[in-house]
Amino acid sequence: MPSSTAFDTKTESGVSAALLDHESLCRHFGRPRVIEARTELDLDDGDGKRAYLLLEGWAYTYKLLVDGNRQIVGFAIPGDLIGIGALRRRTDDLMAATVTKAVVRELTAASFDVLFSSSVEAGMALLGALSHDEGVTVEHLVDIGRRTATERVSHFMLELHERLSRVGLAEADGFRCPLSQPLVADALGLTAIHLNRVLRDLRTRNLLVFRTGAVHLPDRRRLADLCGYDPAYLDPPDDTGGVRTKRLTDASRGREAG
Amino acid sequence: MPSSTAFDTKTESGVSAALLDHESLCRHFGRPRVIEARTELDLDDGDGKRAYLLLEGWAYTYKLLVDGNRQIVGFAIPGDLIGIGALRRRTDDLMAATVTKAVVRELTAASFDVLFSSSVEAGMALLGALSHDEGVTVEHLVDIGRRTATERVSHFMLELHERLSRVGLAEADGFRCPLSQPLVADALGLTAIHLNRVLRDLRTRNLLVFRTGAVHLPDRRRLADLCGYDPAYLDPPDDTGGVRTKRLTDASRGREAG
DNA sequence: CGCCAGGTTGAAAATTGTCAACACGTGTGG
DNA sequence: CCACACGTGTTGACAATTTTCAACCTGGCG
Repeated sequence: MPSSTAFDTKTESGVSAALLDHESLCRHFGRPRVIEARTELDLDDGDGKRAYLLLEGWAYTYKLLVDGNRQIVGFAIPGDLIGIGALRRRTDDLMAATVTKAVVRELTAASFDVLFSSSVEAGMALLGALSHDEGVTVEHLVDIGRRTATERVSHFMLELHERLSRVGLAEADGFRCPLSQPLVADALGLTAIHLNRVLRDLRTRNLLVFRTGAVHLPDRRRLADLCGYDPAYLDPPDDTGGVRTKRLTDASRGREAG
Repeated sequence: MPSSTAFDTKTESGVSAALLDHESLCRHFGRPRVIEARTELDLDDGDGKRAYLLLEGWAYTYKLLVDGNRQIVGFAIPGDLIGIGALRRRTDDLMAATVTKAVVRELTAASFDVLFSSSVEAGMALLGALSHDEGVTVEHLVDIGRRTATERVSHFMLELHERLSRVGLAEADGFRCPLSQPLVADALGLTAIHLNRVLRDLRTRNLLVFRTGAVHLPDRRRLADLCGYDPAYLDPPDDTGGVRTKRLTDASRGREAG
């Protein structure tokens, strides 16, 4: 088994924790710890909040509703920080759990403060991670709020592909994916049943093949068209100089187009 | 008209920018500027990103979809920072606009960096604002993802009430609200028409009366029951000694309870 | 006055959820 | 070894929610 390939790659491409140097990692984070699949990650053990750096495996953050349903807020892949946002919110019922067996390093609230204060760079790195997180969450919000089920699923998978690519965990035409249909459904605000139908449809049209363990994307281009996918919201690892759109000086959209 | 009452109150209760001292505000933020109702706030003028501190009035952030629809990401009320999250994301098509006439102070990306680096406290304040923002966005996500239209509307209004209360802009049984139905609909992922019907229903049941200019909440308690509202995700202004809720020590709901 | 955005309502259509059932693979205990 | 439970994936039929289309009313404003 490769022990930390994924994370090393991540360190180079630099999205979340990548901006933290090795020393910071060793000094402020707990030692790597193996967590079984399908187990809770404690973000708040009554004593204090904590976050996790995910080195290997998949995890997710979620919220429970009174009726027993849950909404998955986001999936974490190697290199992601889990729960940094909630770290500084006193009361927050955010929860997290692993999907697969995983390797994590813990970051307590106290350590976070120390790390944050230790240098401007460290502070910026943490801020950057939080900012990145928010960007993903916002796009997720748009996904759920204003897209049809088919668009949602497509968009979601393209986004996942993009993120995985950045850490070297995807091929050009797909990626290994341990998510079950119920998990994806809870993330996208759909029933597992309805998701299943949407997946069948996409499979039939040969746009996206989701089978247990892997996702195959025969034609990303066509899929992106279908759902209006635009990867811009994900930070490019470095800089590319921005192409700007900027129409619509007016408040609302649509009307008075001509 | 009171000129800065709202913001002063906010400064005391302290949610977003409140953690910044007066001097930081003067040194790093632009001078107060009046913006007309229904006008764009430029988060990115090709030259660089910028954020805004909202002193008076209402505004919102949103994203445009290819089909011309939009998803409102969140509403900003006096004291809120607009666009801090996007400040550090190179390509991000987040946009913002005012609802009412508003007073803002600009914060350029450069000033942000300077301010952030100026002291640990300032850095923490900005991080806190971002963290708070993310919390609100996450709750918004849950709202849209796993609640019925009626629940969404109720939950949204209770949340708004809570936020406004913290800055002294709400009464116990309601608040002044300049939002139009189309705006609320775009925030909640509903059609304006369907929202209208939901509002009628809530009005009939005397749970929530939304009329242009104001929202009346005759029975917050009953409304909260209806939608499973729990204000915990909003940071208590200062510290109240946490009445932490913390049930659910267990993993996911149901399985392996023992 | 006429325009326009917002609010309101009805009726029909589309999307999505619920209920019920069955197939499959895995792991456990008899 | 087999029976059985369990989570996942799958499908059909039906019900509920939400959208679409099409009006009409209202008040502000040039």
